[in-house]
Amino acid sequence: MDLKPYYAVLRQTSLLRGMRDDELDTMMQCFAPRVRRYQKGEILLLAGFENREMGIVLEGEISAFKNTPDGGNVVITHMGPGGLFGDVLSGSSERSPVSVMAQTDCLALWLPYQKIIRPCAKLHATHLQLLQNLVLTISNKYFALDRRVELLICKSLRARIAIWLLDQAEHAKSDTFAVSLTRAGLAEYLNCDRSALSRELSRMQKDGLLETYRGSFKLLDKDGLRAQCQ
Amino acid sequence: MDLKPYYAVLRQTSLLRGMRDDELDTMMQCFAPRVRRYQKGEILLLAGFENREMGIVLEGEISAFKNTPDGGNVVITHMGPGGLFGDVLSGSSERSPVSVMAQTDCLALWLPYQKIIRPCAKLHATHLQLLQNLVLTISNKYFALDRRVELLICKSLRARIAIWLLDQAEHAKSDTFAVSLTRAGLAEYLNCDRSALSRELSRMQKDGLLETYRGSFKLLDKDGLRAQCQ
DNA sequence: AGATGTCTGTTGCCGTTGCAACATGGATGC
DNA sequence: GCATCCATGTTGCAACGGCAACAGACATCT
Repeated sequence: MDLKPYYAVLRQTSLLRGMRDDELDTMMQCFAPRVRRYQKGEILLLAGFENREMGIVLEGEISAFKNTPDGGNVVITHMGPGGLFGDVLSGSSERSPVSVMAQTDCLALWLPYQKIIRPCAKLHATHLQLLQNLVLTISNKYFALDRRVELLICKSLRARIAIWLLDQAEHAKSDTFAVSLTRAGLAEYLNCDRSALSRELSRMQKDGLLETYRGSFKLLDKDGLRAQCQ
Repeated sequence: MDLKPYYAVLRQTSLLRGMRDDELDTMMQCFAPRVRRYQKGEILLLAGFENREMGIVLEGEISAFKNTPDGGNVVITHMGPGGLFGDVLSGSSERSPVSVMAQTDCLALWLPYQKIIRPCAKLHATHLQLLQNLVLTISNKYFALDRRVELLICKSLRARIAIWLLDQAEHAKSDTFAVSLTRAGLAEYLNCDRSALSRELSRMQKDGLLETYRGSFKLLDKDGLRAQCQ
C-alpha cells in the first residue's frame, strides 16, 4: 500500500515528527509496516496481552480504556489521526494495561518494534533521530504519569486542585485560562467526586483564591494557592 | 580510569545486563564515560535541573528523593552498586522531579546520553542490544508507575490493600510471603496513615481474609480479597 | 415554543480515614 | 536485669469527602 497520502499525518506523530518525504520513504522501506482498517467498535489492542508493534492512527478516532476490577471501563485517552499508541508496550515484556478500541471506522499503521529498535546496516541518520524521538516520547509519558502521581498522593482535595490550577496556569503562561475538560472529567483526573469538586471550587472562590465559570479559570491569589499545596 | 574492576557491577545494571568483558570494552570505548567520587551527603542530581547523562552506582549507596511542596523530602528509592539512575531524565527535555544524594561515600559512572542513543558507525550488535535494554528499562519504570496510579485511584483503603496483597502474592508466586517494608513504609506506598493501615489490616484479619505479623502475610481468601478491590 | 438531555452547583447525611495519644513488645546496649 | 528505642497495634474524635437527590443553566432537536 502506498503511504504517501498519509505522510502529512505521519509527520504529526511524536515518532516521525517533521520528517521529509524522502526520509519517510526510507523509514517505511525499513519498517515494512502493515496497514489495517477497523470498524467502529473493533478492538485494536486487548488488555492483558503482549504486543510487539506500535500503532499509528491514520484515519478515524480510537480510544484507550482500562478494565476496572469491578468490570467497568475507564477511558484513559482519545486519539485521532497522528496518534501513537502501544509505543511503551511494544518495547516491554509486559501485558497491556489498556485496551484500544476503534471509536469510529478507522485505519491504523502498525510498525514492528524490532525493526525500529534495530537500525539497519545503512544506519540512516533519520533512523537515529527516530530512536531519539521514541525515547523522548516514552520519557514524556513517564513524566506525565509522574505528575499524576504527584497529584494523587496529596491527601486533601483542595491541595490537588491548587496544584492542578498552578500547573495549568504555568502551561498556559497566564493566570487566566480555559480548558476543554468538563467538571466530571476534571473530577476524574483529580480522583474525586464531581460534587465534591464543585463544592471545593465554590469554597475556594469564597476564599478569594480564584474565579471560575465552567471551563474558564482566573487565578486571583497564586501565593494563596501555593500555600494550599501541602 | 580502568573500569575492568567494575565490570561485575556493570553487568548487574539493567542497561548492560550480562554483557561479556569484550562487549563492555567496546561499549566503554564508545561512551567514554566519566567517573566521579562523591562524599556522603553530596548531591549527584538536583531536582529542577535538566541532565544529559545516565548514572550508574559503582560503589556506595545513593538515595533519590522528592522535595514536597511544603519543604520536606520524601525518599523515593535507594540504590547500591549496579543501580541505574537518571535514565528516563537524560533522554527527555524535562527538569528532574527528584534529587539524588550520596547516602554513603560513593563512586558513580556517568554515560553521555547522546553517545548511547546514537550508535557509532560500526553498529556494534552489543550497542543495539543496549538500546533495547534502555527502552525496556524505561518501559518497566513506566509500568511500575502505572501500577502505582492504579493503586492510588482506588478510593477505599481496603481496596488498595487488597490490590497490593494480590500483586505481592503473584510476584512471590505464593499466598504466603514476606516483604522488607515496614508498616510505615507500606503506609506511605499505599498513601495512607500508618495507624489507619494497622486498623484496616486488623479488620481484614477479623474478616478472615488474611493473617499477618509484621512483614509476613498469608492470604486466606483470595476471592474475598478480589471482591474488595473497589 | 416545548421537549429533552447534559453539565454544573448545592445541600444533607454519614462512613472512612487522618490525627493524636497511648500501650505493647521486640531489639539493642549498658 | 534495666533502660532505651523503634516498630506496631489500639482507640477516640473530628472532618473530609463520597453519595444521592434535586435544581438551575444551557444546548440541541423537532
